[in-house]
Amino acid sequence: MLYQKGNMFSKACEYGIKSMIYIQSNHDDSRKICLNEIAEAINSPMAFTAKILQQLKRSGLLVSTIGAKGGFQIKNNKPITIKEIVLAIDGDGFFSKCVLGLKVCSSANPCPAHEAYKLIKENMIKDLLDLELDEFTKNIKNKTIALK
Amino acid sequence: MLYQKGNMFSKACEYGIKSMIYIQSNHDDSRKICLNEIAEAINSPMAFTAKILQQLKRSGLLVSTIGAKGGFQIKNNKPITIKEIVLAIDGDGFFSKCVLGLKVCSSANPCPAHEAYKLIKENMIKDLLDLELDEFTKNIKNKTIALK
DNA sequence: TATAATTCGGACATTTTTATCCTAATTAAT
DNA sequence: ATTAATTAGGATAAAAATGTCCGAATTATA
Ligand code: SF4
Ligand code: SF4
Repeated sequence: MLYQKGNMFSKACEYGIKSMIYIQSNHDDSRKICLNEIAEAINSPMAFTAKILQQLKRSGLLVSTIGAKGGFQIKNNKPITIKEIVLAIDGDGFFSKCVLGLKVCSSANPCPAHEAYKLIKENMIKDLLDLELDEFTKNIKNKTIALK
Repeated sequence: MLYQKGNMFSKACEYGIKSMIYIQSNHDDSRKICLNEIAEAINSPMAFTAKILQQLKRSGLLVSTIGAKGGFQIKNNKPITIKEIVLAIDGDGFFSKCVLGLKVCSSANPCPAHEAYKLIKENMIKDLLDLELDEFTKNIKNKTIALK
């Protein structure tokens, strides 16, 4: 093995996803959720996580309040999908690029993987990326998944 | 967008896949296929491609002969799958890691994506990664896909 | 035998991604 | 008013991935 890759999403994106799941899971109108708590909860480097939260803010998924007792909240408490987070952090490469890095393929001139891969991608989006954060919340509460 | 990611496989791996497709497509018992030709054909940096070919050799997918008229060939002319190339270059992260970077999931304690993702992954492997190189050869010959 | 074509590997350089540090601004609470 | 908790963002550092350079070894062929 030459390098250790094979991650569909960047580390930044994973932290983003986990942060959002954490924030959603711990939503409480009476308080904001602060960076420190988030980074601790998902076991991520704090300053790096800060950048990611800023990006999620810029993308309109989060809002924040500054100062003591400040922190982050999901904007308007709106349902958010994994896909929105991926787009905010990694951009649309995942959705637009050829997995194999090939060129000049289309439905008219398909590569052998074309039809199969199109379906795989559609399913991946439907069954994984279109999932909303709150679908993960109960699993966090059950402890059937963990963020760190 | 924070970074430009969203590649399932590393660049090295893409070059590896394309190199292998090229070598397979241009197989001819009377000659070897040299680095220069490969890098040109797939539009990849030559010295970098050299490293990748060495790795594919070490993994037992290629053989090479040194010196003038030397070059690379697929070991024993054996059919090779995309998966074998991915494993040789990127290791098994793609097959073993959680897409979302979560922990503690299992069939008994599944995350909301568990069943769906398991299926997606199985299909991805079956329909994309288990494809053999020679399935791509005809598409190269038809020019329905291109390596650069 | 000399030359050109080629693989092989080490060292180095660049770019991208990940991570840390530090200072300023803001706000709640004392 | 002061202090502590907090976001915000710039600068920098470290690590990983990608890419380049070079010299040594090997082999076909002129
Ligand atoms: S169909 Fe084939 S060539 Fe086209 S994007 Fe998918 S893997 Fe790449
Ligand atoms: S089932 Fe969920 S937690 Fe488990 S590997 Fe898949 S995405 Fe990750």
